[in-house]
Amino acid sequence: MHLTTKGKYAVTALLDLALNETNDFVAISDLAGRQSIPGPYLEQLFRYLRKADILISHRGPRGGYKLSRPRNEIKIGQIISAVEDRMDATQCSGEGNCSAGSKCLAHNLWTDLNYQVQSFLMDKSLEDVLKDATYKDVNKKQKNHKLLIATG
Amino acid sequence: MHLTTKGKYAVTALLDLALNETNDFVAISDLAGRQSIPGPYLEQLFRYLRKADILISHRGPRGGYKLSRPRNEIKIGQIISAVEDRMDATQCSGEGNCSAGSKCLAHNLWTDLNYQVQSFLMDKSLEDVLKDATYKDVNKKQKNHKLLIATG
DNA sequence: CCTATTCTTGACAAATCTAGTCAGGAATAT
DNA sequence: ATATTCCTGACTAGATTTGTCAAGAATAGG
Repeated sequence: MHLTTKGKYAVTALLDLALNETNDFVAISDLAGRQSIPGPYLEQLFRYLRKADILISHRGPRGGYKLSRPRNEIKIGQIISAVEDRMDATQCSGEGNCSAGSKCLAHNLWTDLNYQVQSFLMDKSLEDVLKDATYKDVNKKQKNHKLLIATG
Repeated sequence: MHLTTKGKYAVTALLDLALNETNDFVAISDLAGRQSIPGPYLEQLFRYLRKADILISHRGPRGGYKLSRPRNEIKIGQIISAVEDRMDATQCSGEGNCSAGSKCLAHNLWTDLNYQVQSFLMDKSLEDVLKDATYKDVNKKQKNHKLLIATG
């Protein structure tokens, strides 16, 4: 079970996109700058998110990326699945041959852990996380930014 | 959040120790053989488990390792904490400076995920996992082995 | 049509970490 | 005494992560 900066960068960038929800496309350089993520690296991650139909892209001036659907319909788990390929906790990729052909003593434990984590991540949408963040003391600058947009 | 084979090997080995619960010490070579874990590698992991007071060791002939306390008092989370050093899911090691000095948009999400995983792992003892494994279809050979011991 | 902007793709590289090995030493049961 | 077993530290190969870079394709706007 490996949750790396890949998944964390991806989620953070998409939260930013969801926060500044608009019909316009947002350039990677803007996102990367706001969230302190290396631009070319984020670009690489966005390939996977586009393939997973989470992002829509558009080239040229005023181009960029935007969410493919409303922010309450995009789950954190979907984002992470798109960029991480080693989230499975079992030693045998779930095949049950982790100990000389049969299940090792811990097999069901890792399966249960997988379920816990996946449920948690699949239950939470971008909107859920933003609501939570808004009520707590996350980055003031970002809340102010949202406020400016909201109040015009 | 990185759960590697280190943690999985450690848990599996300790489940084996708990399964063959006895007053005798068990040699690493026996454990490693039964669970298909490279001996010298397991030896390395057992250093951490001894430092964490989960294992007791004894040198010389008939030496080896045994659990420091009953199997229902050793939690999976304690084992994993002893050998894994990157289980924290936050990008900032919990310090809340993940985005230019303040919390990033996803900070509370990762904190909540940490809590989910830690709760799950700290709730389950070696005994809990074994009970679960016994009722399901884990490695027949290991169940038979236990049976042989139980029935003498 | 021209040009600046922005994504697209593929290759490449450094740093880190994991997973595993090895050798020599110390303790101890028999 | 001696074989057994843990103890310690150092070492290595390979994989993975975390990026970087360069050249190309699409497109909005003048």
